[in-house]
Amino acid sequence: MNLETKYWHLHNHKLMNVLSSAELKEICLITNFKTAKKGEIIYFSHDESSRVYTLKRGTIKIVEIDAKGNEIVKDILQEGDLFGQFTLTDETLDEYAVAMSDYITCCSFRLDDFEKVIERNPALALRYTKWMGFRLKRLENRYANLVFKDVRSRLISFLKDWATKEGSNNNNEIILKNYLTHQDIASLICSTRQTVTALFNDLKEKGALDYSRSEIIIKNMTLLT
Amino acid sequence: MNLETKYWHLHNHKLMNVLSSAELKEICLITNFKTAKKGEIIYFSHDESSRVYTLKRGTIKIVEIDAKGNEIVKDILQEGDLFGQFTLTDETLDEYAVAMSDYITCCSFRLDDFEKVIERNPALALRYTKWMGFRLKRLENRYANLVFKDVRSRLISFLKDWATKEGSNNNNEIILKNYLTHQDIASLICSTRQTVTALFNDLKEKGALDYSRSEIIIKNMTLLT
DNA sequence: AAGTAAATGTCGGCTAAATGACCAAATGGA
DNA sequence: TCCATTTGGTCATTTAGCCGACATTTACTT
Repeated sequence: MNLETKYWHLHNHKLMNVLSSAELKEICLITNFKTAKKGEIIYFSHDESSRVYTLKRGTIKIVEIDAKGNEIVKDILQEGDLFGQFTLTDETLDEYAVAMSDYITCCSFRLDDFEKVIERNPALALRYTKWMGFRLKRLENRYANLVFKDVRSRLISFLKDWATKEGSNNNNEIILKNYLTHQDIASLICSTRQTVTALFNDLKEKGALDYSRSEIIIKNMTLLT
Repeated sequence: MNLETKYWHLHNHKLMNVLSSAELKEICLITNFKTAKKGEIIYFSHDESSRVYTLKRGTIKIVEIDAKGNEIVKDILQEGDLFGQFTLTDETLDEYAVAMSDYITCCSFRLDDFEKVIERNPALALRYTKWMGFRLKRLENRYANLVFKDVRSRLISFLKDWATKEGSNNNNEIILKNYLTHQDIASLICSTRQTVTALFNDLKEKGALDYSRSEIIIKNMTLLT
């Protein structure tokens, strides 16, 4: 298997496609692969040094656990997304990634190797910088949401976001292929399973949407309030 | 006034001190100054393009307002800190900076000019990258705090943070020069004035701290729970 | 020194939403 | 096909902490 084939996904990556083939090889040499099945925990072993990961295939969630064992889903990531430890921090949070689809593949490199490449590649640096800016922005929005809005509005803006990102339109209805349980959604919007279930049923009654375990159908955007 | 004098603070800046004098001039040419008095609102005019600011002197707070006019303090910044619009976003949040000390000075450059410099300066790029990483980390912590902890623990970890950052030690007591009102603290930890006041009095009763309007004295760290 | 504005103190009522407990339905594996 | 596990549905109870409303204290101005 030659490099170009093995690492095609780096070529297509939103961050990586500013790199020349030569530079790509450089990263490739320091690249590691990992695979995992549904439900498996993927990473954040505290012993090895900081690593950055790119998700090649599948869907994962980034989860944080507090002292009492409550979990909060920090992010849902899909093909092409980056995750991992971008800062060298001693305080190792109880944070890890869980595979949500049947088979996921990701590859990783050490943060300091990545930084070396960045240092020699300003264009990549700029891209990386912008990408971080977007992450920051998104987190800021989530934070503001949490502070300002009640659970109902959080759920609704979550659904709307989801719809614009992944919704497939079907004569006035937006269909969301659903890989999240009410529990997942709850911890994404910082609420509880029961509350989410209740809200879903309320929205269903009002004719705003319909849902099963495998999909959510938004029937009427204007009723989604 | 020559450039070297006028822009001394760029030389000392944690981000900028990797720049050569020549490169510095380049940024300087596209630099703008602003000053403001206590209480004045500094920036975020929606008409001009994205700008990055560095705070030369004083203390400011970054504030966001929601529809109902509730304000949330997103950050307290001091000399040397960077703020502004790091991403080119259309959705202009209701966000602005307010001067908290008597006289503040900051200077700014257009984001795209800044980016041009970054693109030609890998060392700066790497620094900028790391700096953003820290911002991200900090916000993540705040987010997790908000989700996991109650108001009391949020206040306490806020005080502890503050103490390690700015506390001056005085025979077993840590003194914090206080420029924040209970209202400010409340909106920093996402609570209300009344609750913060009540908690402060409770901590005072327990002998953990003492306070006036101008300072907070942490008398016993172990009682701060 | 007096007057005013801003910051703190205190309290009871109120409510969104968490919690816990239990049951029903769906899913998937053997 | 059956059984076990996961997911969803519902309700009664509890609670943290928000929200006025008002009194008191501190700081600033003239």
